Amino acid sequence: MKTEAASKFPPAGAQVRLASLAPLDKQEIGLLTSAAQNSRRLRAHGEIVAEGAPINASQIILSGWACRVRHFRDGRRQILGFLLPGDLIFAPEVPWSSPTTIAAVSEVSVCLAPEGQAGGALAKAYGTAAEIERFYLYRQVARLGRLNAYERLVDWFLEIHERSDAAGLVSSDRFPLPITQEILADALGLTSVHVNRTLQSLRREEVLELRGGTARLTDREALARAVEYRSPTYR
Amino acid sequence: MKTEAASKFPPAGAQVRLASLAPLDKQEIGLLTSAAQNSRRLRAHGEIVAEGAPINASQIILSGWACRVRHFRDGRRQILGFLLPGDLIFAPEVPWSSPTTIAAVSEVSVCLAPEGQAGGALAKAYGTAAEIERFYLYRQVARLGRLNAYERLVDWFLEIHERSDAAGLVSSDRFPLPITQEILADALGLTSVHVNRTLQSLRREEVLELRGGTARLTDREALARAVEYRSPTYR
DNA sequence: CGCGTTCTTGACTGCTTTCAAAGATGGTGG
DNA sequence: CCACCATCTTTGAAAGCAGTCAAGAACGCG
Repeated sequence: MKTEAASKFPPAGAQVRLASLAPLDKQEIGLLTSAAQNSRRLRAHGEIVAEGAPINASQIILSGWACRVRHFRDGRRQILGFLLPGDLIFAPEVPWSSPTTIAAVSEVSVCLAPEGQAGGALAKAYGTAAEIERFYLYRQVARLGRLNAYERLVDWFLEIHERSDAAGLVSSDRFPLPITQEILADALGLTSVHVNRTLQSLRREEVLELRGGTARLTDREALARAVEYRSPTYR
Repeated sequence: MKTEAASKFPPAGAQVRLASLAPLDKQEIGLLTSAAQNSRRLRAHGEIVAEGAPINASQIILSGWACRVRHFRDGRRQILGFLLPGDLIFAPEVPWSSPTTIAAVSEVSVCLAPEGQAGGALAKAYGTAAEIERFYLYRQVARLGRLNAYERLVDWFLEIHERSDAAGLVSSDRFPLPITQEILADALGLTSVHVNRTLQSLRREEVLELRGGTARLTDREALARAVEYRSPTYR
């Protein structure tokens, strides 16, 4: 409910990301900026959308990381995907309830997504964002189904680098990683113990630098080749 | 390119499924029927959409099974999801190319999806189908990430029963299963050997009947409880 | 009836999990 | 400034689920 979010906007975050998807005009940027004035802040672990709750309006992640997650009775849980600044929680076109819980992973601020008028750049940015989200969801399936622990980590880091970059969060090749190894494990279908061991081997091989919540990939080219990483096609 | 598909329509298949999603009127059913007149037939393994190819128009699976699949250079492949009769291949709202290959699993016939006019039941059926597809995609992630082989099979069979039922393909509790164990393995992130062994234990426990490409689940209630199976919420 | 594909089976390997406990780390209050 | 606590990371040993390799049986089709 505060204005703080707006001041955090440029040069990193949601606006950078959305502007990268379509050439927004001044008015559209104004809409985004004023929507951000009225943001909601959640602490880590806070619930943004409950499973089964109706979603009447689209929302934008302004800062922080959120995730879609499914919980099992026995305590297992699977993170279906992460939401980074500039990502949207889309309201469905037909009345529908959220198929999953959406929760804050780090401290998060969100706001309502201003309506883009049909044919406008904002609407185009939203549409493109939706396609990209689907692309990453397919990637997540392939990751879990066919890659081993080592490859999953590499593939995931490449994706996160790419997405952080789109949000202007990468600086001198480093990007923030506001999650614990346990959360990463829940996203990659592994145990935190095994994530820990695999991260260590990545560091030992000097493929990854990781300290104090900041990450850096040493040689993305080589890694991308190793796991056949593909970027979503923009066109 | 033939009319045969139309004759295969009622009472099973695409039309049944779409009509289950919204109360289609006579005219809309007419549109579907005539669209089906002009269908394309593919043999098993035929490519319906190539990865990276533009998708200019939506298509409907009329009969048979298709799948979204990603191939790796080393021969591994992951099936991201199956497309059953009545499922759609959606053209994106913004110009975009297909993020994955879509291939026929069994012999398949597809046709162009007639445009539903905004606000009409057909458009609503499409929108609902899109939401349901997303729901199943999330399910697939959770399945691969957090269920063991036994649970994956059970969860998958429950989904396929549900979807076959929506297409009117279930009769006296039995439904067709036009795929090999190897394809199932590629969908569930397992090896065909392990799928085979797990199927055997399902049969041994009399949870599943499976012969001649037809399946039957003995006690869906109990199975659904065991894997916390949830249906997409229709509302 | 013959051949290619699919299904089964066995033995062995190994990646990942499980269980437990010992270090770090960071924030908080005295 | 430091003790203290909760959270997170790291390590070790042992067990288990799923993969690999190889070969034989069964099935379906022409």
